[in-house]
Amino acid sequence: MKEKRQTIQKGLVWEAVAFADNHPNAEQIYDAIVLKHPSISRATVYRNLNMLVDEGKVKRIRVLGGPDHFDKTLGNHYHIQCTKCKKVSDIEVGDAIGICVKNIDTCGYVLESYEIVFNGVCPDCQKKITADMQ
Amino acid sequence: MKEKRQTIQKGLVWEAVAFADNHPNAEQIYDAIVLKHPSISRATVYRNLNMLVDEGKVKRIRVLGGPDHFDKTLGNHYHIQCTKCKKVSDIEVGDAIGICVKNIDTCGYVLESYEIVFNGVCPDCQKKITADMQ
DNA sequence: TCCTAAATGATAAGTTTTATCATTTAATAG
DNA sequence: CTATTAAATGATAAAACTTATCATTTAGGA
Repeated sequence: MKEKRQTIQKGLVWEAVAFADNHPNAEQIYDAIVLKHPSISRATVYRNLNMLVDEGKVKRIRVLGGPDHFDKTLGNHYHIQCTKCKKVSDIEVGDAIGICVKNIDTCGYVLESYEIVFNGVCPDCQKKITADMQ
Repeated sequence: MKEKRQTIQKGLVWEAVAFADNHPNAEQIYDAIVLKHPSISRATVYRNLNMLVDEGKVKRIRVLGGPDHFDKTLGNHYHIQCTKCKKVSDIEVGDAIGICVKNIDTCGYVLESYEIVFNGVCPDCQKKITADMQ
């Protein structure tokens, strides 16, 4: 019962996340797969990403005001998004924030989770800005 | 030059945020205004909210996977959203997190901002859950 | 009161994602 | 090695939120 079938599409979606050097969004994953498997549907990409997230095989990165990105690295870590090119990168935070969060007053709420979304300008875009100025 | 006109619609949008006891989203603001001013357009509500945010008269609260909410309280503070009813409330965090953030390794990015989105279950929804269980 | 550009209202369209449904297909049973 | 059947797919519509477009209205100064 409750059979989960292994399809080639699901394999392709997982590979696209696992072998990406960045943290792609659904559209970028679709673009990568459609080159080798032109019949794949966007709906299938979204469906399989949701399945893989539910199964814990892929991590969803939510950002503010843009599409979700997906990450092969499963452990708890943080991300920063470039405000220029929208690229998402890993960021080193340590466990200081987790400790801070333990001490907040939740005003009667039962705290379930929190997400921190950092924004900044990536090295590539800094270079572009410097080049454009001269 | 560059005249900014005071319209009744802009006044109504500001009032709807300023006199709300919660942190309403654009749709809730529209719903509140349309009762007294039925001809107002949703586009006008969105436009004026953007203007008021740009002018610093209203604060935008971004949440993950849902519409923006708006806040009359301008100072830097944090919010928690109920995962059941989607209500947004203020939360007391202190300045501990700000201090933590100063020490992170941004991996080459120039850090511009960060937002922390807390999620939990509000007191009202906790009561409902307890009531449903018995 | 007149002028004019800013603001409005109606609506189309953009963006991201999910829902629907007929068709295909993976995996199991025979 | 088929036949079966429900899960998965592909195509597409639609939902949710927000912005863009544009003809019309209007605020506020001349």
